[in-house]
Amino acid sequence: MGRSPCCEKAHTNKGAWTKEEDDRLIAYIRAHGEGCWRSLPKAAGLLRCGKSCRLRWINYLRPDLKRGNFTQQEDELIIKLHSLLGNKWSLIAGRLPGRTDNEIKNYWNTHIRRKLVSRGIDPTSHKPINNIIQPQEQEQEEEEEEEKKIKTSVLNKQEEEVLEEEERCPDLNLDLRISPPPHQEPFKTGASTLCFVCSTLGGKACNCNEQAAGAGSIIISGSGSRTNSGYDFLALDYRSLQMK
DNA sequence: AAGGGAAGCAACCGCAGAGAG
DNA sequence: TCTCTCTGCGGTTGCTTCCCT
Repeated sequence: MGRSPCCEKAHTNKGAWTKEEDDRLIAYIRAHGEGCWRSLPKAAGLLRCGKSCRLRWINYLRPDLKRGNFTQQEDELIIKLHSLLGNKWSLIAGRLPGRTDNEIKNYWNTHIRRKLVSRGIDPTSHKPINNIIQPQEQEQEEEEEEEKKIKTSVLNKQEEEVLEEEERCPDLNLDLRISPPPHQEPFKTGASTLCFVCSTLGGKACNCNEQAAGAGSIIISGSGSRTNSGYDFLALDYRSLQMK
């Protein structure tokens, strides 16, 4: 039977968006809010596919987007999050206010990947590139793989994912739920904090101290030491993170 | 100045998951 | 429980700009 197309391709524009199209989309969303992307183009008088409108809004037109270069701190945060989450760009973007998954994905592929390689780190595994596996280690890895197979065969998919994540980062609490934050006060260890409410990063005065304590903060220290995953210069307090 | 390659980024495509009926 | 629709995500493509020769 096949999948039905998301829109009438014959009558839709493709490629770069014009100023007029942008204006129409902005005006429509301001008046009616986000959502119903399928019907939005027709209602807004746009010859675009709903998906295209959604993408344009989310990646480019949203008023809360932070434009401009990534900061060093954002860089390191992306690397750290990528080492924990992999190519889960939307999750990573959720930790970087004002940045989109597409933007982070592009930035990763064009800048960070190269940066890691030049540091001698494999951007996929976050391990040193010249980490040659010795026969004994390989045997051990195979054993672990076998054990994992047995383990995962008796777990459902959700449990499996949580287990995998915990194995990769034992400190990461993935018991994600909407609940009062574990810390009523942001850490004050002389390190700088990232506030997810007002997007303040790098030790600047936070606009919303009270809310920030409830929204989850990332503590960024400058120790610069290395762990197995390669980066320990970000001492993240993942337990205070909450899903968007 | 012009051409070609590399880099950067916006946008598209196809798939998967969630939810409704 | 199944089917269908809609939305969101990640991978990929292709256009534009920059830089080097």
